[in-house]
Amino acid sequence: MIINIPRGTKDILPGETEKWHAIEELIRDTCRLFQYKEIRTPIFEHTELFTRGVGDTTDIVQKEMYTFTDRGDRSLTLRPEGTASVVRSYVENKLFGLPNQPVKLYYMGPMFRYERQQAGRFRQFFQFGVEAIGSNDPSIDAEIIALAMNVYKKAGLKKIKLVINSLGDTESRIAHRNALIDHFSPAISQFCSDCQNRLLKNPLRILDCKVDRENELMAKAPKLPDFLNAESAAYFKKVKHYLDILNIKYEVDPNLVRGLDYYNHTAFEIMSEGKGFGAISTLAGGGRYNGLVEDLGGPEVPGGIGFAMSIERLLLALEAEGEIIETTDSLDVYVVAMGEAAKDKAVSFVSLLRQNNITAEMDFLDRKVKAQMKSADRLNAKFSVVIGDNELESGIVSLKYLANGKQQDLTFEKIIEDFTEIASRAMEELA
RNA sequence: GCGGGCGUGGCGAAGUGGUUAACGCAUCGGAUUGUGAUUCCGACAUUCGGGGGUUCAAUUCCCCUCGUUCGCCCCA
Repeated sequence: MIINIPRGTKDILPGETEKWHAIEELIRDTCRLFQYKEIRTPIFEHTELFTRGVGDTTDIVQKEMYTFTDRGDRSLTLRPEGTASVVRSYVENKLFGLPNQPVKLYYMGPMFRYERQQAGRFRQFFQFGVEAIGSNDPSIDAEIIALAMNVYKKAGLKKIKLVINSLGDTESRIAHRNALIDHFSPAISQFCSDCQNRLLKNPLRILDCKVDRENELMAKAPKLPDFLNAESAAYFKKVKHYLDILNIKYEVDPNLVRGLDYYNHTAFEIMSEGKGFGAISTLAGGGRYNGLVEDLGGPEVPGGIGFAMSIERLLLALEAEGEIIETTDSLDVYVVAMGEAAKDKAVSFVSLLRQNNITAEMDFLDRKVKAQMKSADRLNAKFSVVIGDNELESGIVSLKYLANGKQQDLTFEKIIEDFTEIASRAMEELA
């Protein structure tokens, strides 16, 4: 009886991991350019962090959390998203006291949500996220968005779209919320059961409903932008202004509502427009969360803003666009051995090559020369070397350049000494 | 939580109510006793996710189950 991988999870195997490395490297480089520093928080937290931070009316908290009780009878939850943990750490470690504010952080790691799997959706998925905490300057909103767009651009994505909206401050949101309740209440019975539940808890999310999208009340619903107070409207205008300066195109979608409770002011999503991407097109989402630090027991500080993107979806989107990720993994020398004595030599020679930073491989199945050569070919080795009795006696081996089959007789020592030169000369000859 | 598709060798994939379960790739051996393309020859599923039923007979029909995948809600 073999044991299978849990539903909704995935093994990332060689051939695929190289792509992940490339993406991760690109992300770290970008964060360095933008001066965001990595933070690593635990993969599980007290359940309360998420119910309080993310909000208990959200889908995440209501039906998607991996919650368990540990041996000390504590309720813990595998993190469904990153922001709550980062803000918790910010408060707990008093990062608000650091001399340089805002505090600019990034994280990468697995997140967990109990959902049915489909294309681009997993129970364990990998997010890269960024948070800038401690500034209410709209230019940092734009910087955060720019960082995300930058990653996508560098990865090679072309068909992406930035959608933004402003949820406004608390005052604006309450005004809008009341208007929504007044608008939908009289006819709420004709809406789906989800929406009926949303009416009082979080009427904003009715606008997000796909089931009742066609209902005529939807189109006539009070629009958030009409309820933004002067301050909120000015803030949003500034964000757009900075995006313009950065030459980042965007589409304002007044119906864009993020699924987490802590958002206010700027909200945005980056979507893929690539064909064959599946039903889910959101690559990244984020927004501003003024007040979250206080909600989680921190002092009154300027607000924060951040986003999270899924690495799986980035890879999917790249594939949909036919983009190939360049990976650098090459084999310099494949050492073929014939017989016991030659194998001894092969073991030591391979080791010596590696000590000299030359990637080397050999056969571990005692196969025939032909089979070993075939391996060399399939592994895409640059060179092969065959060691047999003759070579052991003379100390001279034929170094074969597999691209054109040319061989040259050299001592073992010479190969090590001049490898870089030999390789570049062989490559030139080919060209 | 709800709805659809699929489950045949390491992988991809045909197929039919009845004893030969195609083919392709990969792998291994040989033609070539020490050299990778190609070519040729040969080997490679007592078995068609699991359980039950119908039948003289089931991989093929029915039921259940498990797995997987896509979609809905919602999101990354």
